[in-house]
Amino acid sequence: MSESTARTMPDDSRFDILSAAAQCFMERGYHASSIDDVARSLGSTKGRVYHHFPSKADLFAEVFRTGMEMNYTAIEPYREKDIPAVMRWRHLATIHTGQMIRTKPFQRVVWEGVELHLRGATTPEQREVFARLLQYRTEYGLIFRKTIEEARDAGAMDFENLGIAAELMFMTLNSPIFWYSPRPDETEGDIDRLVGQIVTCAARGLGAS
Amino acid sequence: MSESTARTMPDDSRFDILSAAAQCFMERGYHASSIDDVARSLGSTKGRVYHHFPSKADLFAEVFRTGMEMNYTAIEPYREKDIPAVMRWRHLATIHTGQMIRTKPFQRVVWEGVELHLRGATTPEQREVFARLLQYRTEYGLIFRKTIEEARDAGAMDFENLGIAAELMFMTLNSPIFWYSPRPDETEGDIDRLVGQIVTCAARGLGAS
DNA sequence: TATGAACATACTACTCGGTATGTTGTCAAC
DNA sequence: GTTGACAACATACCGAGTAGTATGTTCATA
Repeated sequence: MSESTARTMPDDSRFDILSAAAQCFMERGYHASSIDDVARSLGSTKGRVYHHFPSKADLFAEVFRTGMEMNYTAIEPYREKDIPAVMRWRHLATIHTGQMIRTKPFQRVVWEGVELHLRGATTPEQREVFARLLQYRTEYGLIFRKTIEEARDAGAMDFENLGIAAELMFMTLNSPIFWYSPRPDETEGDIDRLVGQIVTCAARGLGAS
Repeated sequence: MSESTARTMPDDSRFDILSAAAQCFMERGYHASSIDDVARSLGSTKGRVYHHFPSKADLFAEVFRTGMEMNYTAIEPYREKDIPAVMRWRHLATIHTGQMIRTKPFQRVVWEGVELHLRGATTPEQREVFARLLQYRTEYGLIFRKTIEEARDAGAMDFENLGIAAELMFMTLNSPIFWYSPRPDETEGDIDRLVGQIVTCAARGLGAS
């Protein structure tokens, strides 16, 4: 596969659309983003987008799924690691927060997807697609939830209500999707330190010793 | 002012519109909410809304301002209280979190207002209005920010970066606007306990002793 | 009775999701 | 090397929804 042909591969074109859509949805939100906006940011027209995705909702859903898949892939090596739950949580949380920063446009779409679903997305047919994606995300959340539960049972964490604790924890870890923006001279080390502060804050909130 | 006339007072009618708008904006978001939606939820028509508010953006801005004013009024008694900063913070945080729960629709609009501004609201004229509201909110945030700074200087809190710490703190305290929903048999005591958990989590995150 | 506030009704202009159709380049078969 | 077929778009268009306006209507009050 040569360089030149790779540029015109359909899968690459598809991913370019997904990235542009993620950027648009992040910047303007779902409803305020038009397909024309996405196409324009690609230097293309609607025809290209609708050639690869049947509808705006499907495009959004695919960005959502892609974001979630990135997260699953990233935490995979640490999911079942045989170490104390607190330490496992710290690994998972660190990876997760890094994802929020490094793939922010996609993660922002995941967030908005949850919001849209909790309201009432669109057609009943679309709702089914969304429900499956939300399940996908719920399962992801359960990984973290079970880990902090295990840590509490082991006496390494201390909180009152598991559901609330998990909610607050995710809120903290996810927060960079709202306020983080990359700086020109920023290094990977800077990001790692930022992640460290966030994870430490969340750990304290969970009563980690 | 009798009961019957009070119902038809313009100020009351205006506030009814604001409340309905807050509810709609919370449920569907700004762009997905139409003026007709707001009017329909009032059992009225567009004419009523446009008689009191010049545009959709102005209506949204007024909901924003009302929400912020509620917060300022609520924390006022504790702003300058002559007690240790940590304790003052705990009071402020408790009031603030209570506001998030009890006036959720308005607070959700405040949140979306910040988001819309960070993107690029509408006309340059509207942007000026928004900028002033955002300043209003920034000043509110500074009250908390200065308090935790004072607490850290007094050795009662411990965190690395002030800006990040404030960001994470607000994220935790504000979070109920996303996941809280009232239960039928819920008492004021239940809400107070919920607030307590949230504030405790935030306090720990800030390294409060 | 007349005047204006507080709406309701009817209408316009415009955006945007979606579709139908046209165009271009590539590649395989003959 | 010509042709047919198909992928990957671009272009043109339609219909629905919606912000905003212009005008009509009611009703209290001066």
